[in-house]
Amino acid sequence: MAKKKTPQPTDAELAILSVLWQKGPCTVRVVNEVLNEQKPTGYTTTLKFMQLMTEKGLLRRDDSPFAHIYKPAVSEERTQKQVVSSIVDRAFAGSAGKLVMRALSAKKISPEELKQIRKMIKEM
Amino acid sequence: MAKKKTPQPTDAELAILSVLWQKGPCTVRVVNEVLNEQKPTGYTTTLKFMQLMTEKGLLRRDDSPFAHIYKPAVSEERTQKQVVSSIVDRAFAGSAGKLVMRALSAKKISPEELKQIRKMIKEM
DNA sequence: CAAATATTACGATTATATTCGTAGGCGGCA
DNA sequence: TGCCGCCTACGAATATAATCGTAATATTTG
Repeated sequence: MAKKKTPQPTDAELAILSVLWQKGPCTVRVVNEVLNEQKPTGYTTTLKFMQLMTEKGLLRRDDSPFAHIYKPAVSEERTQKQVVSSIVDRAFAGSAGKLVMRALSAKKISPEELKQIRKMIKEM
Repeated sequence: MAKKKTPQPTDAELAILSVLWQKGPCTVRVVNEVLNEQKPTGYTTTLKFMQLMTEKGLLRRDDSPFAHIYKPAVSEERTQKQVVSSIVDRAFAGSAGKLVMRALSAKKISPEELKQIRKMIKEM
């Protein structure tokens, strides 16, 4: 019996996971409201995604009295690593170092984070 | 007259661009052969993509005697920055620092690259 | 030149991702 | 109790990405 591994989330799915990682377990309504801050999305659209994601094993559902509560079934860390890996392979010829350097030059990074990063490197 | 900006390449398109960035201008045949090292892909599939990409402005085509020669119309740097940006927004809540740290812990990075990275940070 | 081979153009198909409408269920409340 | 608002289930429409077959065109070679 093979352990079915959870698939790589799509963009829309990642958006939903982000909300749940950020805010903890939520109802569809809440997730939808957050998504709407970025991009108008119909309530049933969000609902549908969350149902599919539950089937795929990306979310867990708590069947509570009034409205279902959903929470991530995959960790932020694991998922982000997956995402990074796939991007490194697809766009950076397998070199994570190249990606890091691109990221450093593409976006502003706070001094605090820079400090953390430097520390991480020192420890390697 | 608006300058149409080139769209974000899809995964398959990125694979093709990577080959061209790596090897310089190539024929469809050559690109297809390289792609096949990773994943079986029909010749006409690759051809079709490269035609579409030319229309979209991602590739430039040199109409040479025997077989057309294609080359990237977008730079590796610009495209990688685009990719990084979009991933940071979609999966890292806008924080490039988080992405960098994930990348550092997700994949092995050569000592040389680490050195370069450290240097980059020092200069910021 | 003519047959064999390679290359291109194009349309169609399949797969996957995204979006939404509508129907039905359930609790609260006038 | 019966209507109202909120929720879920489900099917279907639309959009986008990826794949390939076939026919037309060009090139090489015997």
